Amino acid sequence: MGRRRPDTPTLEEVAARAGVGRGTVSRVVNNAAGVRESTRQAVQQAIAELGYVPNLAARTLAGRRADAVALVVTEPDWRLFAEPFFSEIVSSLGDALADTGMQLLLTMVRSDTERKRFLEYARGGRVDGALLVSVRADDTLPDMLAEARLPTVMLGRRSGDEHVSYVDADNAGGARSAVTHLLATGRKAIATITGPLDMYVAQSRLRGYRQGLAAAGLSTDASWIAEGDFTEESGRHAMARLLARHPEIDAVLAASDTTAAGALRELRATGRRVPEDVAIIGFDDFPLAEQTEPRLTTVRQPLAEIGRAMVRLLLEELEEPALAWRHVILRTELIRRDSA
Amino acid sequence: MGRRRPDTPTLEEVAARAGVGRGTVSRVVNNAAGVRESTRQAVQQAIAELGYVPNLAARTLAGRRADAVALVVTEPDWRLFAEPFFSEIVSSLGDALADTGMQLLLTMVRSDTERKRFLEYARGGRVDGALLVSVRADDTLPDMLAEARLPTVMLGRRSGDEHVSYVDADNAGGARSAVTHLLATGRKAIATITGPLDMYVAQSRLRGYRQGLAAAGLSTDASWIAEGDFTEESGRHAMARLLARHPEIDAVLAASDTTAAGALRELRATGRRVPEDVAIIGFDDFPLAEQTEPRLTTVRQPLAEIGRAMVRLLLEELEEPALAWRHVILRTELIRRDSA
DNA sequence: ATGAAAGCGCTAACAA
DNA sequence: TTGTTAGCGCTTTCAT
Repeated sequence: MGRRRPDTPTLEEVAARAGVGRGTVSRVVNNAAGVRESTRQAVQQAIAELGYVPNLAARTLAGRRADAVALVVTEPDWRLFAEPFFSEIVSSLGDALADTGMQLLLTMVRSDTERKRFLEYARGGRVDGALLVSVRADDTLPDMLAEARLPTVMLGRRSGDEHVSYVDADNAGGARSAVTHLLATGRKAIATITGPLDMYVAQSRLRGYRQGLAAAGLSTDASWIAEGDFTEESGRHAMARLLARHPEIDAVLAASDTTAAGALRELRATGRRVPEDVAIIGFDDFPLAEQTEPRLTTVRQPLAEIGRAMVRLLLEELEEPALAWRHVILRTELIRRDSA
Repeated sequence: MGRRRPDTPTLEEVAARAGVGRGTVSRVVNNAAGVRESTRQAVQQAIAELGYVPNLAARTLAGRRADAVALVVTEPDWRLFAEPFFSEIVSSLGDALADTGMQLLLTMVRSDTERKRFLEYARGGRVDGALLVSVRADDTLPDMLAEARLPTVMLGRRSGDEHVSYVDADNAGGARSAVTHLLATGRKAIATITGPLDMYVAQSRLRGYRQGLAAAGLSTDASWIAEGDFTEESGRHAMARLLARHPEIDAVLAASDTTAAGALRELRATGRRVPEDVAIIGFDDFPLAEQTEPRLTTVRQPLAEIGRAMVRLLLEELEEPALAWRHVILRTELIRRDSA
């Protein structure tokens, strides 16, 4: 099997050529202070002449960081990765990491084999930290990474008492404000289509819906709630169920933008006018993506902000020993693109 | 900045605890032959008790491989990554790599900074090889990697005389067979919508279209050719242009499935019946994805096969010094899902 | 400001 | 079969 990297010049050879010691070359390479300008020049020339490239394994071994962080997508159905939501997040993490000098390594964990392989990789010290997205409620990967003392930050939490560090949007607050907005504009019969209720994010949004109604002194009836799974298909079906139960519905809070699109389609198919008859609000996961449906009022989650916050948290954990978990909840924003 | 991995037990400590030499522990960890069963047991127990995890940097430095390969997406507009085509390819590469024990690291190269960072990473020896997708014709990254003697395999080629190793589909052959099929079923006025003609893949498909016509003794007129960019939007516009020039069109060869969908939509919008009036054939880049449009005859590219071939090539280059470039052209398949 | 030297944790070649 | 040893290429004190 094995294969060795060919004829790569080493730091020592550079030192010899430049007529200096290894330490000096090291200082120049890492542009540390305390090197006379003329010396630096000489070393840099030697580096250029030899085409020297530092060996990262040696550097890591010698005690410094791996200068890389892993973005782990624990999604068994990798096709779901082909959603604007993901590319948006990946992109924003890349931006946020851009000037830290770290490599962003995207790794997919679809199976137990891959999970094991990644754990070895991470515990083996090849990354300085891990960013996790799409973590399921029963996934223990975050705990294992945390136990290995690897700085770890999740997008979203697995439950109400999550301990591992995470960044989340204020889902309950967003849903609450959406309902409040709907009530303020005169809507009276507000239903909701949730995400899969074994996911904390879906539970939170449902809770916000309930809070919004409760704040107006309204009671919550289970018949106004239909569970979906974030897909458009499920949005249509859920909408159909709700209409069958309550033809008088005049507003719907959907679990996501995609779900909202499904609901909207179903409404139109049944002859309702949107948003005149029925107002729809969904969570906008991918603000930059084009919409096939006309924009309605939306609870916007600041994805770019989320990416930035995740990186910030990770860097913090990198600096100081992780004495505590850090959590950041980002405010959502109600965007009116259309009179609802 | 710096941060050290805490209290990680080393191979030496394991050896001490198991009462054996370091070499023996190394053999057990890499399950090499030549270790008495009882010894192996003892070592493994010590490993378990100490929670030992091998330091990958040290392993790499000591001469073995990095046990990781990079999948590089050189796509400035990262949103394009949110296409079934990509997730399909990534997934298939992951599968193909599954039992090699290597980590697949997805890295995005959107800017010069990222390109530079990745180059350092790769030349630094942190990956054993690189797989490149969506490489533009004028991108020199493949050459730089090759010069660094890093095994490199591309999906597709940049030009007709590509030298760096690649795996490609037989685009010309596929287009040719599509045209031949159309002619055989009685179509006479066959137009084509191409991809961006500064991409070799688009050129190849156009060439195949011409060859198919030429084989039947038909001449090719530029007015039957409209350039698109693989998107649905461009498919619609191109179709509109073609219809304006040649209302008698009875068949279209589109550059991709997405383009075909656009053309189809435009045709329907203008009242044509598809596929009765007009037959459409596109290249199917993502056979598993759901289609919004009813399936028509398609030139199918075996994406899973392409992934497997890329990994195979990479492994070959890993084994032996790369004395030569290796190229694999995979046959496409004409799939009739609907009478055209 | 700079050189010398001591590891970092592992693999592999060589003894025993 | 197993222990010992010599590096892999770099960072980082510690002298100078």
